[in-house]
Amino acid sequence: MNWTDERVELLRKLWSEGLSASQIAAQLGGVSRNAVIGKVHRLKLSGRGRATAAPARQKKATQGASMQKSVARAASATRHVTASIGATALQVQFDAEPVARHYIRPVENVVVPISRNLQLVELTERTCKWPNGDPLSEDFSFCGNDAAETGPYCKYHARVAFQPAAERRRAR
DNA sequence: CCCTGATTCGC
DNA sequence: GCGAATCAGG
Repeated sequence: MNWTDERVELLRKLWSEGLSASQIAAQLGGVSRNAVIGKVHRLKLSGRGRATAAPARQKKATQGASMQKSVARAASATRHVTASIGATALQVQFDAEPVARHYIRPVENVVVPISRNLQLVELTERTCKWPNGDPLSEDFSFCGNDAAETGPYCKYHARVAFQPAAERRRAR
């Protein structure tokens, strides 16, 4: 995948909207979050809301300890203003929806707790992929609860999806 | 352990 | 320029 003008533009847009690098990578497709971050840096559009501060990096014991000094110098020259002003305003977004809503309708006789209501691009290998709502609707989402050791669904939805043969027979 | 962004460096 | 590997932090 190469960075076409459209893709770069979309990257700029999503980044400015406060989406995380991995989310942007998911929407762009064909690139890793690292690729997105790398591109963001090359475009010099880092530092938008404070997600992780940028203290003096240092790392690896690689060669050339030369520039380490300049870093140290810059750090001591200090200018700890660390602006954290307009940053917080951007950090809102879809994360804060009132999931509180009434309960999930009783599916069979299995009780399912509150879902995280994730969007498709937010799913990972360990999020429950149980669909909630109408796929044709804008607010369609997936359960999203932890589904680590229980396959594609969280342990609750797994019980609904994978009923033991015996239980299914009895229910019928 | 999950995630975040930041940085380095071989390609 | 690109992005995986790595680092630091939440």
